[in-house]
Amino acid sequence: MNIYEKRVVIVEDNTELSNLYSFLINGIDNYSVIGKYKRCEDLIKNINHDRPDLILMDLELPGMSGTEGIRQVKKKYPRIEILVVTIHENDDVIFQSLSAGACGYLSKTAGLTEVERALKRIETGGAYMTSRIARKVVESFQKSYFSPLTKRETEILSLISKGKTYSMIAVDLNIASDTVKSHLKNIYSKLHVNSKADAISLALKEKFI
Amino acid sequence: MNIYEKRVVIVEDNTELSNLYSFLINGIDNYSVIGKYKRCEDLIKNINHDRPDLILMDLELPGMSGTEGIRQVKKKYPRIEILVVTIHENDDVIFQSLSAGACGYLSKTAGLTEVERALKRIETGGAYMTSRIARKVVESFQKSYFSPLTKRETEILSLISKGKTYSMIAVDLNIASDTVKSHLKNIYSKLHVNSKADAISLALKEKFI
DNA sequence: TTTTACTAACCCAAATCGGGTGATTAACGG
DNA sequence: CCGTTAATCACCCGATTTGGGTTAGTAAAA
Repeated sequence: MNIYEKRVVIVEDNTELSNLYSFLINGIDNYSVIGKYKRCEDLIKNINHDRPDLILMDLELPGMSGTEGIRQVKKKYPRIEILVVTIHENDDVIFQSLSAGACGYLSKTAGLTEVERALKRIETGGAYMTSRIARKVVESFQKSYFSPLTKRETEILSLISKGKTYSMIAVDLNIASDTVKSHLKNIYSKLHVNSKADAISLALKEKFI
Repeated sequence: MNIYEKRVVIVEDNTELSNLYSFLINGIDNYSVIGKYKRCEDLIKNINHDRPDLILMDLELPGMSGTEGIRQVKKKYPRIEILVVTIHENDDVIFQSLSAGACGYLSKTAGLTEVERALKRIETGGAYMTSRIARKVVESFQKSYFSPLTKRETEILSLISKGKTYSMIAVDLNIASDTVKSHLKNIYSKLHVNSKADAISLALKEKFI
């Protein structure tokens, strides 16, 4: 193993899968598996010794959750790349692991070609995910096309969600603060709520803002 | 052209590029370019007649901005897919167009293979983007690894950003509202701000929450 | 053992918020 | 041409929230 080789650590509680990934990755040019663990705790315990460049991480693990593991690793070693392997395409899990610091999402059924492609993409500063996952990620940005709120109301609620007061918003939008209040009353009425907090959480849930 | 063919409309002010895309797309199985426009306004004017399944949209256009065009099209016709073509890999523009409703991002230098791959991905319910763009999108989810805020402070500021009052947060976290206030004071001090609004906007900008 | 994180209490004055009522203007659609 | 919606603004009221100050106990981590 030369010093330019990428050091890979696998965290996977299923021995067969772990061996399969190990076999696949060792077969790829310039990549070497230098550690295999069944738990995040063990990964973290040995991470200073292993000094991995990339971690292949299963999310369904006993003990510490995969996302918590990602968070802890990235907090201490931001430059280590983490590729998640999972059977789930559950939205919450995806966003949690991405926001925790993963830079890719691999299906457990991935073969050599896909693993190789993922590694190369990550190596060149990209992110890897299937186009189905990419679609989910993209959709998470998209606003609802059926908001009951007008443009101005959306604008104002959005500013409210940034913690601004009526008078601050009035200054921002060059209108009277009574006008802001008036919009808020309409917003509350349309959303059937009667407080900032309820309006914001409903609007966020329904992607009105 | 049979009825199963995907109807494509191109919005691109550069005639040469427009013709190139047209040529490429007409060469792909089951895709036909049925309209070419130089401005979003013209696209929208003829959209009822064209009934496109997919719009290839340049973002740098005279008149109405590309993102505004996407927004208007998706509001009236949510099922029309929109693939953005651009020279910019500017973060703001990417997120604006994705949040406006685009489902893919194509470089202006894309050749036949890439265009074909993008169309197929979109057809099967996926999203298409280069892995560099994907990386930017993924990074937009990630929190800062160097937040000055503690776990509790982050939690509280995040609830503040959802419009909750001290007393609501106190109930949520099972602590006294004076404790919430106490955390807020520490947050303000750490972030060198003295209001909710400033704390939230700084924390959002720096991805502390 | 010193620091940090989290917890909590008390005081105070200013600002904010939610609700009510009512009004004007412009624009869009049938 | 008339009704509706969107956006604007005003004034009243009382309760709540907020930001700032100060102090302090406990537990965990460095």
